[in-house]
This record gives sequence, C-alpha cells and structure tokens, in this order.
Amino acid sequence: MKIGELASATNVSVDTLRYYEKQRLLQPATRADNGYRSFGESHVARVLFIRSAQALGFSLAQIVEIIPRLAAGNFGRREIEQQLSAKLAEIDAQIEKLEIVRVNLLNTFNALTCDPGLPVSSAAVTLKQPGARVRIKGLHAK
Amino acid sequence: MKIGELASATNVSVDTLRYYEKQRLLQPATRADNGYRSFGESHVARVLFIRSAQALGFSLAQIVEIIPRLAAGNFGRREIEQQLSAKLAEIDAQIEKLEIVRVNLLNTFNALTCDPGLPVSSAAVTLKQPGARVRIKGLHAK
DNA sequence: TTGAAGCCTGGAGTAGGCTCCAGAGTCAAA
DNA sequence: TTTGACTCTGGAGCCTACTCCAGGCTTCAA
Repeated sequence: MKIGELASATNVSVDTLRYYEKQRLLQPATRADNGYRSFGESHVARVLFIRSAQALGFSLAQIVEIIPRLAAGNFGRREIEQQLSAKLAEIDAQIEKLEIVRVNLLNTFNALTCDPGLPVSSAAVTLKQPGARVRIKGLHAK
Repeated sequence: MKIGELASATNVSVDTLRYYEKQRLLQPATRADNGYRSFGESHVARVLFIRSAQALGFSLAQIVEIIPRLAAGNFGRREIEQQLSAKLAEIDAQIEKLEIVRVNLLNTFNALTCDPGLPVSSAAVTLKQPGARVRIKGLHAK
C-alpha cells in the first residue's frame, strides 16, 4: 500500500509517517518504480505499536530502542518488563509532582479567599518544594 | 545589587534573569555608569514571585499577564482567583490523563507477566482512551 | 487532454524555557 | 600591572514531535 493508505489505515498523517521513517522507527519501505514507498501489513502493526507505546508515555527515542527487542520475540521480554515498570515509576513521580502543585495551588487559593487583605504576592510565595535544584552558572565557582 | 547578586539571592541563574528581562517579566533595572544592571529588593520579590507562579504551573506568558494585575493591588483579585481555579482544573486534567496512562501501563505489564506467551505488541495495543474515567487513590474532590 | 490528487525531497518553522557562546568592557585584589 | 571574576550584547542552539512549504514528478478519472 502507498503512504496515504498507510496513513488512513493507522490514522497517522503522511508527514508523520515520513518523519517516523527518518527517525528509524519505521523500516524504509520498498520503493515502486516510480519511487513511491510501498508498505505492508507489518507496517500497519508497527505504526500502531508506536502509537500505543506513545500512549503509554514512551518517547520516540525510547521506542526506537524498544523495537529491536520486540523483533527478537521472547528474548528481551525481561528488559521490556523493566522498561514498563521504570516508566510506571516515572509516571508515578510525575503524578506526585502534580499533586504537590495541586496542593500548593489550593493553599494559595485558600489563603487568597480566606484573607482578602493578603497581598497576592505573599500568598503565592511559600510553597512546598519538590526537592528543587537550581544550577547557577559559574558564580563564585572555581 | 548587580545581576550576579540577584542571582544568588534568588537562586536563579544570571542568564535566566536576563531572559526574564527580555520577556518583560522583570522591569529593566536602572543602569550604573558602567552599563551594569542595578537591582533592588523589589526585584528579589518579583523573581521569587515568578518562580512561585511557575511552581504553581503557570507559564511565563501567563505570568507576564498576571503581573500588572498584581501591581494594581486588590483590584484584579477576582481575576487572579479565576486564574488560580482555572489552573487547578488544568492540573486536575493533567493528573487524570497521567492516571489513565498509568492504568494502561499496569494493564500492559500485567498482560505481559501473566501470559508469557503473549506477543508484546498485542499486549500494548488495547488501551484505555483519554475519555475514560479512572478513579485511583480517591484524590479528586470533584 | 486536462486537472486534481497524491507522491517525492530537503529544509524551515513551532512552542517553552532556558543555556551557551563570542568578543569585548569593567572592576577589585595581589 | 596583571589576573581573573564579573558584566555587557546579540544571537545561536537545545529538546520533542511533528507540521508545513516549495518545487517538481506521477497517477487517475472525466
């Protein structure tokens, strides 16, 4: 099938498919005499897998690394499980961060509505920190 | 104080401070004869406010809009409250999305570990879509 | 035959928040 | 006087995942 058909079959734009090929997520398809790419069913599966993995929070760079392991079948399953649980931990960390933001937001909001005399700036300044690290370039260093 | 001192006082890099000025988050400081920027205590407060607002999930573009309202004191408080609760809704939406990802990840993982014969690709393909409601940890007071 | 639709390539642009660089001037201590 | 830390400006680069464009070729239906 041609790239437009693959696009329809997977609900992924033609531009994006070409982008995936450039990023080595998609094997370069064989070419017809006219230079058009020619895809098969395996490409549909591959594209759907990419989208699924994205939906699971994996970046394209990570997916590029996962794919050859997939191709190896059962071999590499343990690594894939590891990747999944690592990603799970990542997601959990993100959620936790957002929960902190949420609490801070609520506190700021409450401080504001409960005490109409409070300057807004001071209401916002005292926040829970998620272990903030800030790098200052070259200052007093050396 | 010079820009390096403001950087130390706020734990924000010199480059970032100059960037903030360029973005109009920071009033352009007065200049000494040598062309060096000169900042006061109000600039420390402003930078801390910017960082707090960022920690609450506001983008710099949003903060730029908030600042003049702040300067107006109580005037605009209602808008600021609106901004805060809008942001709260946004954060909640983000959390919900991540929790869907989390559930999908868990399901994929479980499918994989419970059925070692299952091809990895098929384990990943059936996912909850972002319309679905998932309740975890009972965190959302809606 | 004509025109629209689809395909090709290479490359630029987008958002957000910095981060780094070159090249040059300034300042304070040794 | 020299050294090194600090400051200045303008501009480029980074990251991710696309998206769009120009300019040109191919295919297909009317």
